[in-house]
Amino acid sequence: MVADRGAGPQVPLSRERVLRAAVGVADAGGIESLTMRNLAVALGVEAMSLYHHVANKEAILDGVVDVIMSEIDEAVQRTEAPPAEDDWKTALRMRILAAREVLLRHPWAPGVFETRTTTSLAVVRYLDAVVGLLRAGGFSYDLVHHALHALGSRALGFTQELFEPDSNGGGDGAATEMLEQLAGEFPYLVEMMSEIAHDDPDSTLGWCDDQVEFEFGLDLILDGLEGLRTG
Amino acid sequence: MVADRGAGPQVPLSRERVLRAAVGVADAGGIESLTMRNLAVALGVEAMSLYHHVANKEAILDGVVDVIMSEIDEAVQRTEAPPAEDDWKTALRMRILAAREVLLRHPWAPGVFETRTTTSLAVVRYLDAVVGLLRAGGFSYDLVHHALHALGSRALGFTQELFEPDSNGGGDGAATEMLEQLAGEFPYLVEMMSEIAHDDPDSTLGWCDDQVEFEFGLDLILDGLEGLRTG
DNA sequence: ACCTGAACACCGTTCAAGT
DNA sequence: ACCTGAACACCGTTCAAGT
Repeated sequence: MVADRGAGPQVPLSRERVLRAAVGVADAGGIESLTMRNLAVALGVEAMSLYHHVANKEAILDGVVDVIMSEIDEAVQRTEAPPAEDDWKTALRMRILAAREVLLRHPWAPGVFETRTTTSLAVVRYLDAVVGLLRAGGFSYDLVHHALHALGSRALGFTQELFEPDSNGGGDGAATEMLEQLAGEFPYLVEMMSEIAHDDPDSTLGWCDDQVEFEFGLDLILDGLEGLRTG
Repeated sequence: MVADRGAGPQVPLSRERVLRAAVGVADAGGIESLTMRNLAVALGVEAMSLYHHVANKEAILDGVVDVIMSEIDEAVQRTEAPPAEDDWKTALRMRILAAREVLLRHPWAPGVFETRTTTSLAVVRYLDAVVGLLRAGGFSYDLVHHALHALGSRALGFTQELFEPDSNGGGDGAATEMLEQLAGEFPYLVEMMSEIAHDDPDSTLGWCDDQVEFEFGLDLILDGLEGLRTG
């Protein structure tokens, strides 16, 4: 993320370098820190120099998606999944979880994916591979199509949760007290949380393992699709 | 959306009026048109006057979520769903589809929901009702918890698609030609699209009915949950 | 050809001043 | 008390000028 500070025009600027630096800036300071001026200083250059290699900021965000997608492609490549002909479910599951691992390293990336209006060719390529995988698994094109919609962003390893990734693992007394106050207004949620915390004494309030929950939802969909495929 | 142009301080400003106007501005011009200055002119007032009724723009976005949620609550109220004790699936399904109808009237709203870091109390209230509904349907709290995560934003009626809502219903020759060019790089997707278009000659390329696909994914999850409930 | 500095048209927001 | 105008610190971006 520090990039070649002071390196100046030693290594000439390029679209490639700009995009990689953009990913680095977002990784280090979050997506709101990715401004043209910020990106320029990370590259040891003036903000206006960027415009010689990318059309504008939108183009940078488009390019950033491509960088992340190529990282996902590499991760998928390293995966030792069974051929889809033998076990489409495991093959797809491993692909999606590999993609998810990459996105967990770039937590700001899903938000950027969502803002892109024209879908990146790299994403289309990824989905084409998913379609091929499902076809090899014996799906009709009609069911493949439904499957893509049912998976939505889950095909790339992320979902939109309605609660933030509540890293309130502390389970301190203040939170518990607040919970009791809230019990009047949200009786079911509070009871649910207390019962789950009781079942799993290790996690007092940090009762949401995102990975476990992601896989639960994913398997629910994959199992449902398998039922429709064979049914 | 025009609001009381020129009404000036006739009707005094209030948090309520500010938030309702904000929804109107976003409905009319998209979320990027919702700026403090724009909102002010819609209210016939100076931009700085807004700060007497809301802390800042973040507070406006928080409030906008509450306005949308109350609209959803009203829509849910009008729904004639069966009691969850009799048929939890239909009850939840109708609730979610009612929420979705509201969000379809405010297409920018899901994007705002996603940016809120602290979850709105109105959303929590909504989810509490969902939990109560599932409990009445015979779910264990453990399964309810999994269900909330599996549904994610689908509980509120929206999903993140990887393709934009491709309103390219025209099916004009240019698109078809481009498709053939793309067939080399995306063989499976292109074959899928052409086969589906063939199955359903009415929709040449506008082969994605978002509502149908949303319900397909929703039912896949709801059916899966029903299996786990009774299994 | 690539990079730069100053400038422009926007943001959200602060502050002191009006009534 | 509520509203205002000018100003500030940021954006992305244009343009003419440097090398």
